[in-house]
Amino acid sequence: MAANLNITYDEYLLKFRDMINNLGLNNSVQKEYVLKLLFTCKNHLSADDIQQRIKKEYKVNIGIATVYRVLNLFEEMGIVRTITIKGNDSKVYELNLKAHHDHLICIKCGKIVEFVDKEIEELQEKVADSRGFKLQSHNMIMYGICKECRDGK
Amino acid sequence: MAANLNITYDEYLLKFRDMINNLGLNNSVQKEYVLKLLFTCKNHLSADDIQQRIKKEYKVNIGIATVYRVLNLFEEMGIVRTITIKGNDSKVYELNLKAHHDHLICIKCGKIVEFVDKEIEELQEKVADSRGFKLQSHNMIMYGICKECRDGK
DNA sequence: TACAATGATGATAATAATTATCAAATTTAA
DNA sequence: TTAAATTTGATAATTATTATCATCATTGTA
Repeated sequence: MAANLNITYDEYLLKFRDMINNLGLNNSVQKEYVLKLLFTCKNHLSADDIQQRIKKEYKVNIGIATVYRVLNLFEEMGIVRTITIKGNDSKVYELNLKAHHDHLICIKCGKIVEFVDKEIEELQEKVADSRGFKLQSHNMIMYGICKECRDGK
Repeated sequence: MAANLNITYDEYLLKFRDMINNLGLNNSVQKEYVLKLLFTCKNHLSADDIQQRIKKEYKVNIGIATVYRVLNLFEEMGIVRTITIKGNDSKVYELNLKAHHDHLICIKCGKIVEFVDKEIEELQEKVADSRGFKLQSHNMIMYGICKECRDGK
């Protein structure tokens, strides 16, 4: 997992509250639970995962509609990103706090490796430019078979 | 749109029938309609698009379940690929017959530009290798704003 | 501190994409 | 041509996500 940029949850939380204020929105415990879970959790989580984990780990109930609402808000705020993994039928979410990265997924065991490749990023910019596009974001998922699976377990 | 590899539909159809035979499956007019539409059509199509276009252009009815069945089969056979475009809620399909390519999408007008960049492909291979993965496929979508949209139309 | 106004939540209904079911039609092989 | 196996289409079921709306929480103000 790409390391979180050096920031503690408490520091991040303060920044988050600022953002919410500046947007003229009300904060809520629900928003902060989702934030905390995403900050803490190592996995890529679906909305459903998030609802269940909050129930389990924080012993509080959170409606599924709220989970979606908060995630969509976070996405608009730019603090979460989503990826759609081939074969899965729900989107998974992760905090964008982590440095930007792409994903390499094992089609046998589902393992997800995150990576960034500077050269690729530069080339992407170049490709977009040459087609007249101002690049804004990208989504790159590579699928393959990891060493463990190739070695038969 | 990336040019089709130099092959006519009739030639491709023969190859297709062979594949179906070798898999021990029965061919059907429905499968061939989907194949023909995908071969002919320039756009990326959803299952729904495909059902409607077949109705309109070939004047035949095809059940939506069959469309999905055929598309899933084609995907397993490796002759179609799907992409999930951010913001859309249905997958879109395209024939894999065309040379491999990735997508650059305008987030304003939805325009899709296809491209391949040899250098990026090589680097992807390298990245996967270095993480112990045997690369099998990838999915790269870049989002940006095209020249026309930036120039205010 | 109490209150009114506004915003957020949660239960649930509504949508929409996709898959499962199964009887009827089609295809294949002999 | 016929029996066996496969495929199709209508439709029901499932699943992810969004919309609705009454209730609860938060904020700013008197």
